[in-house]
Amino acid sequence: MASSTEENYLKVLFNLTQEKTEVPISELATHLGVSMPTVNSMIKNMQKNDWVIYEKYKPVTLTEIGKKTAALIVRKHRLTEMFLVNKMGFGWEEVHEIAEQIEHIHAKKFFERMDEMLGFPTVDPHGSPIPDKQGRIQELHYKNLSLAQAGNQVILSALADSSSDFLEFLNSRELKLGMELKILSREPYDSSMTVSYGDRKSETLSEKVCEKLLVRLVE
Amino acid sequence: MASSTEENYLKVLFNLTQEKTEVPISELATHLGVSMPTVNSMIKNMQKNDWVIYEKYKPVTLTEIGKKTAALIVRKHRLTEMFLVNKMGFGWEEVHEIAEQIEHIHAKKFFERMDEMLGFPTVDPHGSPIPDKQGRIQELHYKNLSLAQAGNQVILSALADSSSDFLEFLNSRELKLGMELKILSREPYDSSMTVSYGDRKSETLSEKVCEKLLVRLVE
DNA sequence: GTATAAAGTTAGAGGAATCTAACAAATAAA
DNA sequence: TTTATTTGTTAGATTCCTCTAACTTTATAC
Repeated sequence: MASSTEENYLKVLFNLTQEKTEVPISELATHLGVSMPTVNSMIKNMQKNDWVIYEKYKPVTLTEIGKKTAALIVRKHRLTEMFLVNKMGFGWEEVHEIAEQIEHIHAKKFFERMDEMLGFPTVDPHGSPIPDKQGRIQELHYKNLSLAQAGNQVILSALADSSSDFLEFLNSRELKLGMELKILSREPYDSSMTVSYGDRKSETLSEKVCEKLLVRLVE
Repeated sequence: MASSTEENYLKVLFNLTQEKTEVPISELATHLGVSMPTVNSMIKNMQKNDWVIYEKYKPVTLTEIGKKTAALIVRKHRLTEMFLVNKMGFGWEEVHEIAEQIEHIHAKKFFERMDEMLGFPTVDPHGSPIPDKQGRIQELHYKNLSLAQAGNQVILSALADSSSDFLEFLNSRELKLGMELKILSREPYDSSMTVSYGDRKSETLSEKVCEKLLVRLVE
């Protein structure tokens, strides 16, 4: 069984391999906040446990077992976030840190009970998919808000950034998942967008913000 | 700040010093499931951190700081047990293992929210007192059922043993905290007691069981 | 009150996870 | 294509928590 440390390595690998499949040692080091030699030696151990594929000077890949193990940790993390928000009244900007710790609890029953109480949710409070008990993750094909056209109606469905800074920004604009946004215009110069939603008639969102908002089009 | 390991040492010391104030190394070793040399060296470290008082060949005592630190860990443990039972529907026999892990979470907010949701409880599901935020613990002066007299009416208020074996035994007899028991008789030969409670007209409880049941007399 | 047993200590070692310093390989720039 | 930069590796050390083996002190029994 993976130690807490190994679980963190697996989780970071899982998150980074959602885009590309291979992850360089340096990237792991920065995301984990440890030195490259530390990652190097840790990855060698994890290779022995058949969690990763690794060759000298090459980037790291997860094995199938590694992927599943990682997905089950992410499952615990996201279920926990959902529980903290929906059952304990935390804000979506507060739950990441707490879930980082609870995800390492070894008590199946605990997470199964959460799952049940939540009605078997498929996404977390930031719209990220919750892997199922087999570690399978459904691909959500949302679109970047920055790619939408003036005149489109979209539903804010997920976030590409769950940092508390960004979440607090969204709070300040009363932006929540599930909201319908109307794209009023798009400024060609800086790619900012002016949108309306809820009670807000006209809000301008920078390109940086739009790129972090994942939406689906309303037909 | 205490590591998880140190937290476990503190917690065991706290529990063992509820009876007597001094704890021999050997006792710590058995309760923690580690060897005596391990305890010996760990206790030396903890002494440096001013959590325990220790002299060669002498038993260990908690300092005031140690007591408070320990009480706050016990607080997290007992709040968690209460949460698991009252808010998540677990049985009182299932919660100890889970709480053993959750007690090491460093997220004040998380436990404060539990406390709030539970309405600031003062005892856990086994009747043990929950230390307050300052680490103060109220002395509950319950009596051992084995000391009660035939004819007494008592309220089952706490348990001197929270092992799952014992809890499952109590489940099988439908014994729950808060129940009123009538002591019908006491067998002088083996100190067993015959009692009635709830729908049960006559149940015989061995001395061993009676010693683990803490009650208060109904005036 | 000595002898035996139990409890406690010291010494030395090992695994996990981390670091820094020094070196090697791969990649990018000139 | 040689040079410089970035990335990755090796070696060696450190801290935390643990062990076993050997020894010492304290407590118990006769």
